[in-house]
Amino acid sequence: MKGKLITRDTDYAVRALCFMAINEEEIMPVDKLVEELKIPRPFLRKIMQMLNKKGILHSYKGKGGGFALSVSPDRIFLTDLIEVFQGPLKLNECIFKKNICPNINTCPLKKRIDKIEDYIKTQLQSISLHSLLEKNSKI
Amino acid sequence: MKGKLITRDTDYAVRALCFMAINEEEIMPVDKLVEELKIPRPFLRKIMQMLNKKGILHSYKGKGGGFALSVSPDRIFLTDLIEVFQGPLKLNECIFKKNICPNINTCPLKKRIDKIEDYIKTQLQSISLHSLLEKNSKI
DNA sequence: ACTAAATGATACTAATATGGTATCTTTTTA
DNA sequence: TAAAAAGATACCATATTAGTATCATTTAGT
Ligand code: FES
Ligand code: FES
Repeated sequence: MKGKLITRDTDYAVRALCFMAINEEEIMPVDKLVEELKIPRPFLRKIMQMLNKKGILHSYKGKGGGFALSVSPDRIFLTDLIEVFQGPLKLNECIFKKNICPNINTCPLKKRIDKIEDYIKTQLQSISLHSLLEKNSKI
Repeated sequence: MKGKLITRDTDYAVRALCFMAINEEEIMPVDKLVEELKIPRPFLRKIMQMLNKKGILHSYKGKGGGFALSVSPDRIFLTDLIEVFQGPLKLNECIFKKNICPNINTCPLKKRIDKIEDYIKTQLQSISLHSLLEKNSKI
């Protein structure tokens, strides 16, 4: 199975944000992250811009500029990052496509898949950036 | 999020097998399934051939031929079908790719994602074709 | 034996998603 | 006013998913 719960951009975002959380130098330019984390620069730039747009980072333009966390690491959750890069977590949408499926309300499969999805959401919601740093000082 | 737990071929397989389980006419030609389920014929043929290869169906060649379940519906599970069409269920493989990630053993994120994956597997393992038919006489 | 109706095998194509580049503009500080 | 940053966008490459097309083989019935 190739379908991933967490794609590359989300992954990179986690790593970048973790690094920033550990190294509290306030303003972090992309180039420094690139150097430390070996993530392709243009890709990481796109990612950081996205996180800025979504309010997780704040950006400072011009010389000496860069990015800083605008949310505390214990308030950034994996679901948030997944939503930013992968859209709302939805692993099934009526397994028998809507137009074909007449019994979406009674279908026991739908119910069970929904239950699985709920569990996943709850779990991902409970994983904060902060909780990832605890025993993990260096990524 | 576009990543699906269940892809189209698995989905079609579920529907075809359900239909066959309900209509116990022993030998079911693909054309009949196509007619009933509105699945693209060449695609469904590929799917049925796959299920045959994997031992879930038995095929009868030649005129009057078709497919029949070779396993009882209460012994066919969603995981089985997912494995046939999507390979082994694996939703994360070291979130920070193996070559970059030094701490796969201690990483709390890995542990938590693994736990989620285990839960999903257990749940999907518990969904049998039979259990999908119970209140669901017509797909 | 012949034909029609079925599957087996396999190669090809199209659409979409993912991962990543390239380029040019704007802002800021020294 | 030049260097160092981010902003904005358009583009490209690869992989996966979804589906088609074709031809060969097997079998039942006449
Ligand atoms: S048949 Fe549509 S949700 Fe199950
Ligand atoms: S850092 Fe590799 S599994 Fe978490």
